[in-house]
Amino acid sequence: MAKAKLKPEASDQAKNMFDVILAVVRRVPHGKVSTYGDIAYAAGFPGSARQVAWALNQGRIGIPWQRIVGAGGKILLPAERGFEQRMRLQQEGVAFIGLKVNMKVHQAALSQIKAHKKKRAVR
DNA sequence: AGGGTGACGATCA
DNA sequence: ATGATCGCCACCC
Repeated sequence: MAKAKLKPEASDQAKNMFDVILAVVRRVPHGKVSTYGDIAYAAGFPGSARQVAWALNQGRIGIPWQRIVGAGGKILLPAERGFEQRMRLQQEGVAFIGLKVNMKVHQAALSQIKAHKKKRAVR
């Protein structure tokens, strides 16, 4: 499939979604992972897990796409890509249990990836 | 305008 | 645990 290149003419709505999603993905720390559903939720689009996958496909350059796995910690990328994802994660120190990531230890907390909530100034 | 697709996810048999 | 179904939503033809 190799297709799709987000056209710049995309609707503002979608453009914003794409942008916010990638911003959240970027917040997932090294050695941690998150799920499509959690990213969607944290980005403000609960239920739109598919759009997260879509966004990752468009912008996988520059973002830690490998840190996003399916619910339960299962890698959903097909064949080779899935293999690469697993390899990259293990390289970051992420442990697997069978075919899934050990979410107990590596799942990033929602509060950590959610957009900044201006919690009182750091001061 | 209509229908199919997809790196999803929850539910049910 | 495995497989089918449905809901979700942006994209593409």
